[in-house]
Amino acid sequence: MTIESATWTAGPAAARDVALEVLLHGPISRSEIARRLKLSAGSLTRLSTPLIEDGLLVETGEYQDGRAGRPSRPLDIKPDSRHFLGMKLTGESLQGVVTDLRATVLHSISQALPSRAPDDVADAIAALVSELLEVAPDATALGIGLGGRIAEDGTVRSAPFLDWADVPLRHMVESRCNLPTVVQNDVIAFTEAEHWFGAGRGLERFAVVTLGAGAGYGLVEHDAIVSNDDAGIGLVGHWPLDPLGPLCPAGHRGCAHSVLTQSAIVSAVSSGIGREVDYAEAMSLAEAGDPVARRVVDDAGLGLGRLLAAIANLTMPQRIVLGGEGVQLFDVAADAVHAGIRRDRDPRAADIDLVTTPGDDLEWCRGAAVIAIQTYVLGTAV
Amino acid sequence: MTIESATWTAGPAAARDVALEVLLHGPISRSEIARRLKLSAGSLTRLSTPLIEDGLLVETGEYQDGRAGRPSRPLDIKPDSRHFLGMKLTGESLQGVVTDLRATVLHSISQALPSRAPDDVADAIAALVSELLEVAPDATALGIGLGGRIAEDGTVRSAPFLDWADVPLRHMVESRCNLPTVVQNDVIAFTEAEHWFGAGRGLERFAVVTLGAGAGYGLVEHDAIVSNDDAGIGLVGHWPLDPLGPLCPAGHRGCAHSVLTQSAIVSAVSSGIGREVDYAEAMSLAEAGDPVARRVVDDAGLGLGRLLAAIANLTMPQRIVLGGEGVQLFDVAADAVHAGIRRDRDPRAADIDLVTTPGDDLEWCRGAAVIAIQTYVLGTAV
DNA sequence: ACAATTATTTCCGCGGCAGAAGTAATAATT
DNA sequence: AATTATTACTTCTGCCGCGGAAATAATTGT
Repeated sequence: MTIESATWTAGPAAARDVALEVLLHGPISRSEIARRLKLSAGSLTRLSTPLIEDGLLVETGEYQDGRAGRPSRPLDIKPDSRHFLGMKLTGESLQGVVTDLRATVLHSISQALPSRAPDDVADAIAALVSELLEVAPDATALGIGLGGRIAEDGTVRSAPFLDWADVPLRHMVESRCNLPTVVQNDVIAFTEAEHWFGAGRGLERFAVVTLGAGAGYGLVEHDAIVSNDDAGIGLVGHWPLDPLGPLCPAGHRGCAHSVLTQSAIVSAVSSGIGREVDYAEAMSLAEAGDPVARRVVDDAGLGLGRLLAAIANLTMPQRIVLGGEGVQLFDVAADAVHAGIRRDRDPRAADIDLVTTPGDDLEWCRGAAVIAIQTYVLGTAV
Repeated sequence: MTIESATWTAGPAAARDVALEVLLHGPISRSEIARRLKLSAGSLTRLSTPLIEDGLLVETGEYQDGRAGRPSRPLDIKPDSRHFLGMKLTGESLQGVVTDLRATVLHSISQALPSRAPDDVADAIAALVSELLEVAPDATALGIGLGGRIAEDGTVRSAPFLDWADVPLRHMVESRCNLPTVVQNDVIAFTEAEHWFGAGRGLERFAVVTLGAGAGYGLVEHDAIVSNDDAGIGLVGHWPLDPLGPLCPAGHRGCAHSVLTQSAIVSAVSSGIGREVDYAEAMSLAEAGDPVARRVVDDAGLGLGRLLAAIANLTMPQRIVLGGEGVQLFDVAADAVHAGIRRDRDPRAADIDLVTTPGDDLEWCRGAAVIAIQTYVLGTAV
């Protein structure tokens, strides 16, 4: 890959490890890094000095924690020393962001997709990249996230929303933009973003469930994401949660897709009360006590709770992160969710640590940017 | 730990990695090891020579695979260069084995437990150790497996079958036997045995389901076992598989415990046909087409299939290993198992690679021995 | 002020790595 | 039957980069 040649840290491989440690756990003192990486204190001086001179790391203010001894001088990443682009590609639109090294969103643009033809999409991506490069001319790399199965080389194996099969998207974009590019499944990207810079930061085991147009699932074990060839087809999407639930388009009764997704909730509430409502209104109605909306939302919450219980039972996460545009469901149906958890979880087991993300529409772009950051920082694709 | 001091390989840490690579993947050529460990060919000569001189490794016969070039001289572990003891402790009995470095069982003894009092059990273990040491006086370490929650320091936090809480078993045994000892949960031990020397050898992701007195579950991701503080209480044991199933002692309807365990199947068949049968007979009846036994077994198979589907959906294993004394269920109810899988698994997903172990009663002892081997070889507890 | 503690820097020695060159043993090619 | 290509392994050299010791620095506690 082109992206590998530009190593972000000169010198020995251990310097890269130090920078990574600071990126992921900083601000952090040299001595603490030495302990974590099992290096001597002397090595840490040797390794960190050039990184500071290069402007990648900075010494933050002193840190006294009341203990005896010389105070440590914690190191931190200079987040704006590098910039990255992240994009979310759906069947209808394209949204892009500029982020810093810690995936903080600095700027965002969105535009409709002219068509779903691969070449048109690649052109649209290139146009958006140009716009973003005006804001951040120094951007290091671009990450693109989309729903579907992605091969290692950045080829889109299948993407139902776009009606794509075997589209060499990375190659198409790189030849148009001259910017190192990575393509990744959107849920994997989202999970990695939570892993490095979000609610999963510092955890070695956690799961992610996203609610929105579909139901997504991501898993991190031993500080690394778990995925196989099936990752990206949304395996949990058609999992039967409710034997008496509604039918999904694929013919499954009460599967996650037919119970948890925004469209499922919207259509169930709409048909129940006899007029069209959107997701936000469905949630409001449920909160206000409308019996039909309440029942639909509680059914979804119960199903979600059972899904969370299954995840907790089988993957032993330290935390489960709930994200996506439909994350509001968790707050509105919290009681039903917990009822679902109680139903399928051993009472002796520890409580599940549940955390929600804001659920805004930039989360997916941020995830894509994180894939670019990881590829740049680790010198290898995820 | 005492066990750490006796490092099995002298010299640099890389020598340990080489020996481990051979233990887990041997016979394997030097050049292949160099590729896997990202070392130069020269380093491999330097590292492997002393290991061969020490008698830990041996050159096996040449290996031509038809390719051009000089044939490789694969290295392998001398399995009988070390011996280990493994024990399985239940509420009623104690069973012990002698194994070699690859966990091949060389000898086994079993005896009834005089009482469940911790001191009596420790005495019984010490007696069995003495017997096993007559067969293998050079035994390196002892591993003990039992159902329950075990702390890192080898203290049994809780063991329902023994009615134990906070019993410092490792300390008690070491003070009696003068042999480095490790204590571990039986399902974790079984999983590690499959991981290093069984059906999970060479895989980086797989799950284990054991059937017997209880239902056990183990998970390996990224080539390492996944466990948390709840590991050992049998989290999947009370998972509701069948909303209309029988009640388990803890009051759950249709939970894994009440559907899949040997006692559940035996009692359901016995009460159904009006006479007492044992597990083997229940299976024979089902195979012979007895309607009552058939239905009980198929219900269990269906529940097992749904459990396997859930595991596959959420943990993305390359394989699921079925073990334990009740593994026969899988063969007798194979059709029902696959029906259960189809019910809860996305049809687009890849087929699950299912493998069964022999299901003999030495498997658990072998697992315990593997924990001892790992602790010795890695120089640290799992 | 002095001891104790912790963080960081400086510097030396050397273990252990990669890389190059050489040797060995095969298959494919002529 | 040579010759060439390929792969495996060994030997040797240079030197990178680590640990460890000692010095320096900056605190808290007495």
